[in-house]
Amino acid sequence: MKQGTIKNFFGNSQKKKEELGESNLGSDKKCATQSQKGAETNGQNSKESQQKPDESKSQQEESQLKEKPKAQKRRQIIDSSDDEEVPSLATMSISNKQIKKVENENQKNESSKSETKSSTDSSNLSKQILEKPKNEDEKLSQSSKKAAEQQDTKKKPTNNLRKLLDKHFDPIEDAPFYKDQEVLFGYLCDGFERVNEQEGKNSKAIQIEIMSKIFKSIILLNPDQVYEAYMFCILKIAPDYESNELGVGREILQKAISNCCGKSVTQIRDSLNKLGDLGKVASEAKSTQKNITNYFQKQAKEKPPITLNRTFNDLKSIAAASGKDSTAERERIIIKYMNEAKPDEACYFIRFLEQNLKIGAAEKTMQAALSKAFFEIAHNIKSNHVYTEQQNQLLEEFNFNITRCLCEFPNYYQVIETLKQIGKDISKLLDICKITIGVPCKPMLAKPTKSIQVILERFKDMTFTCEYKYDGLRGQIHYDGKDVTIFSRNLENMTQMYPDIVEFIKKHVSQSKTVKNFILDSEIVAFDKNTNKIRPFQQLATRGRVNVKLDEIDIKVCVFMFDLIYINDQSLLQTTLQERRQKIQECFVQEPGEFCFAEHINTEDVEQIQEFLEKSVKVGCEGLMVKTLETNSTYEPAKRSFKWLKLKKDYLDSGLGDTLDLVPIAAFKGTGKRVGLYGAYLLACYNEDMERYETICKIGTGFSDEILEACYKFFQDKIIPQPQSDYLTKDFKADVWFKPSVVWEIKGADLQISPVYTCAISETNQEKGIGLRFPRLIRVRDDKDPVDATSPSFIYDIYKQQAVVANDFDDGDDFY
DNA sequence: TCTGTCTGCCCC
DNA sequence: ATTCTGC
DNA sequence: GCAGAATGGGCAGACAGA
Repeated sequence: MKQGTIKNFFGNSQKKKEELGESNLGSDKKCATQSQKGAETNGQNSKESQQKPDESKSQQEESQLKEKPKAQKRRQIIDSSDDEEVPSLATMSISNKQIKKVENENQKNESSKSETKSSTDSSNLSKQILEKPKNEDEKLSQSSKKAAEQQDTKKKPTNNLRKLLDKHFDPIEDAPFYKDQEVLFGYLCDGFERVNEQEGKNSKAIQIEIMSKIFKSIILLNPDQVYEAYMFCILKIAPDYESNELGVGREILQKAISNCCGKSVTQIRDSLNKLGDLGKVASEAKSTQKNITNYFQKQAKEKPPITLNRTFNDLKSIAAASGKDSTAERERIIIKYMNEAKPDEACYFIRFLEQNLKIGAAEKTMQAALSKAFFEIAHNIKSNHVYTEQQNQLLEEFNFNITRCLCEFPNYYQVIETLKQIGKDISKLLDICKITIGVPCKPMLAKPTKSIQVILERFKDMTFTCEYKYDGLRGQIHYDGKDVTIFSRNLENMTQMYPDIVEFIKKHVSQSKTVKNFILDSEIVAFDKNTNKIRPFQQLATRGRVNVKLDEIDIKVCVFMFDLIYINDQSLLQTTLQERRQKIQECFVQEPGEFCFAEHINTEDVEQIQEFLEKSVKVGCEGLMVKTLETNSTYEPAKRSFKWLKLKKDYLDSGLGDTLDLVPIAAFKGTGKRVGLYGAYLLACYNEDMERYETICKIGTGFSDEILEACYKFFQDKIIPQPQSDYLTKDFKADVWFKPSVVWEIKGADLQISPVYTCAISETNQEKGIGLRFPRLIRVRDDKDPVDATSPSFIYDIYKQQAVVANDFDDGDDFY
């Protein structure tokens, strides 16, 4: 059976109705009556669909006239392509819904929200439709048809869960909904469940295949909702730069779940410790609860299945809640949703709120699946098709382009809309979805490197450069000739945090005749202009985040520019670092203490690098960034996301390093794959003079699976009911406390003043102790007793020796 | 108005 | 942020 | 080597409740 163009689709849909009815009757006798009903209603719909082409063509023309903005956008796209040759999804989809999509997001939300509301309040509409006698087929009026479109999601029998794994899966036939009907959220959940089952070789490919099938169904049946579906899969409700926080964390979720299933929060916690994940807790609560409450509910009325639209809108409402009682409002939405959801649906709703799908597939996999879906539709390839060499290559190109666009221009909505338009011609995607001032580009990241030798090997036969790695906040600074926007590493708009930088740029660049606009990549660092020294990261972090006033800034910053990715309407993404660096130096003038080029040297000499590394640490940096200059040095976040290397002092295996010997005195139960074990431990140093243990950090990384389990077992007979009287803590809550029993060797990057830990508290200022930044386990030490652990005074000495702290002491300005 | 708790595709 | 693991 | 999933410290901001 063919698919992939609209003609084929409608051709299919004619055949489909009979086949579907038959197969369902045959396959599942239990549901015979239901299936029959389903099949019949099906028939209605298919007939409708058949009629649609004529009708909706005119509708389409009409609304295209109405909808100027979108029409324009589309024209841009289509203008540059030859409409005839490339069958685009736009021409494929005859649905008037697609045009409806033009409404802006807010409007759309409002309307669909109210739709969902009315539908959940009473299932009258769907009942009506379900109970409609079949002889009314032909009489279906315009209005009830509309209603069917909006609400009727029930008709298609949904007991085809395994179809997603079926070799002969058909994205149209095997989706649990019909053309133009609401996408059922359960369909996505089924997909997640199947994805989660995959392991072993080829599992990634199968995961991608499964999700691509779902995306194909949605693209073909209800293209409006591809965006929502994809966004759900990557756990977002809006692009990153439109900061849309959910405001729901573990505590609220636990409360909501307990409220929903009539258990105490303590019971929920127990359940969480047993199951390892709140999603599972919710789904288990649902399925056990079913026996009692749901039974009667079912008798009373068949609940309409939950749609993707409703799910997504609920999530948006949760994020939108603010002000007084917003927490209660969020809770209310969650509880209501959970009450109506099936176990799987509740599970994934909760997991979305936890921002973790836990199915072994995350954004990269989802994106590959989306690419595959669009590719197969554009190229008319069936699911599970074994690709030819050439098809493989084409898919790779497809995927590469999509990845690249999503990195340069992470406006998911527009990328998906554009994909619908361009069909096969993937090269057109980058014409539209390209780096744009005002839209953050995903930043290049660096990979930790253990030694200079490793760097030399990695970059042999290439020229490379070393830069200081400043300890500050990443800042991607956009200037469009008028406004300045600053984005964080995670593409969050942080402009409000830096009015001083905004002012500086406006002031200096407006005078420049050579710079019209730009995007530059930098590290923003707390800086003391008087002493010309870098200040600790911790001080930078005390800056306000929103609505910072110029005259209230007490922590001054310096911008250290290290890359330029766009200048004067021209993208530099494809140029070499050498060229980009040259451009920076041409275009920008340094202003000491405010706006500087990142310190760098170009050398391949080990000793010089070593020296440079030490110098960087001495002035308060974290270490070095090492980057190729010519070969393979373009700014391409898409190709390899960790093309740069970072070299920090604490990475180095050589030398004694600054490791600490610490004693685990408490632990926290693990979640996810660490369920049943301890996920993290509380560590303390030993104060010989005072004969007490002083806390310094928790630790949860550096354990191999084996060691993690061994540690759990080791501590089973070391558990004590209360913290010992010689444990100095600040009202610290832990799941279990231990006798001091063992010493662990711990590495960290920095020591810093801590509001919660007590290490060296009597030597600091009696209120705040010292904490360890980036702690990780190196090894278990059998040769030391707990009382031999590192002492607080030793730790305090190291703390004082740290460059940035010393800088501050020099200044006589004891910040804390 | 003050204080404590929770949250963050937080920032690192 | 760091680290480990499966592929 | 990548992608995913465990986990760290500590800050401001938002909100709930006293």
